[in-house]
Amino acid sequence: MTTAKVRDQYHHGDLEVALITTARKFVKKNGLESLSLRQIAHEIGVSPSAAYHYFPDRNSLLSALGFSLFEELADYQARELAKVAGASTRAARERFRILGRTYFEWAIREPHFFNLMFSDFCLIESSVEQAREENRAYQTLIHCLDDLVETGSMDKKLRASAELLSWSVVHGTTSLIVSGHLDTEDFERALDSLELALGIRK
Amino acid sequence: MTTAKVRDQYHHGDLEVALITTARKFVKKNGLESLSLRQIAHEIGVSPSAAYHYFPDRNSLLSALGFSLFEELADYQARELAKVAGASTRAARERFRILGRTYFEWAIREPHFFNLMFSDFCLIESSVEQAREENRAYQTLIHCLDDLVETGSMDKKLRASAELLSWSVVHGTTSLIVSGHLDTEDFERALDSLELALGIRK
DNA sequence: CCCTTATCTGAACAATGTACAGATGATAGA
DNA sequence: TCTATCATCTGTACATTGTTCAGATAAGGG
Repeated sequence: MTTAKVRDQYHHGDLEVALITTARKFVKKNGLESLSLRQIAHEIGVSPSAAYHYFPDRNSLLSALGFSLFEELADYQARELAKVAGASTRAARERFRILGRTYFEWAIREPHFFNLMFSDFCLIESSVEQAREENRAYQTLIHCLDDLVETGSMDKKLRASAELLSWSVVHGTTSLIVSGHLDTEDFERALDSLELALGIRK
Repeated sequence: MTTAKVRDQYHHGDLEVALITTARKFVKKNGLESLSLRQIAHEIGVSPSAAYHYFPDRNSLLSALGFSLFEELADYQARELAKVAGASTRAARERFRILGRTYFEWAIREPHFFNLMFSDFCLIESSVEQAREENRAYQTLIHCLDDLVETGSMDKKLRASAELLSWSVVHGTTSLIVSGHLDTEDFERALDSLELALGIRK
């Protein structure tokens, strides 16, 4: 409906993003299993073959969608983090928790998105280091932990692999909760005990 | 070939397990996306509709396979754990690490299995508590941590949610490594830092 | 030996992903 | 402004898929 002006034309105008946007809508509702290229094309008002001008196959569309969801998540996290500025201990702690909570809440709100993002379709092909550098949340986490060490509110001995530990706990609990192996409230419990173990909280 | 004697008969004999076994073979090789009921039936030497006498649909077969893989993993872990007996600190530490390592190695060796186990097809429908009680590895983890507290080699303060933290770290790193977000060697690093944070290692 | 019941077949249907030849129209050069 | 080129999209076609259902087959109890 939003593209009604262009819909009737022979050339859609921005079919590539329309494909991803529509795919997003379908995955959001029914997950990836039921996603159909033909349904997407029909919804947009375009022939099924049109998609093949932008994506070699169905999997590529799902990949593109998946990677765009990583961007979406990072944007959401950045927006929430922007609410807490400063490098004080209190701010750093707050940012640390927000980083985890936004990750978790995003996954709970859209479990189908989360599943796609960590499915076969979104395997990281680049080097892990490169992926980490492009990962805005990871960079924020590093700064966050550095702040906590500098303000003396975290054990220096644990700093070396604190980001690895934190990321794993947040992703691990989230994944286990989404798949039904843990309860929703276990996430805050895990965050608490992570902070305790890292010496961030007494 | 192994069932050649029965293959030619009208009645297969044990079609239900044959379906799961063959599905296992296909998923192992190509993942869940490409799994086809018809291919499975053809491989077994049976008509495509025959499967519907045992599973209402394709998803149910995948579910059954997925849950059987949890059993397989638990068996593997039990076998490895059996090699280290006793409740000494040293033994408890060893068991703690084996628990994590077997989980990780299983996933690395068969990433397609791991993906299926934590996909939409294997959502836990029962209560989380019940699932935890039936989870042999989880029970072992609890005993393991209890031993570590009793022998005085772990901070009591951290005991309360140590199993939640441990499970999350192990599952989290595994999941992130399988999906390419972390390097393989990050797993041991994470285990080290987990033991450090829990006070198991100095 | 028959009859019930579980098990499997065969044909059919709609939907899917994908390939390819051709239609369409935007755009740059004359 | 006309025209030729090129990206973009259509239409048709094909193999494959999941699923349904009426009927064939055989196993086992009376």
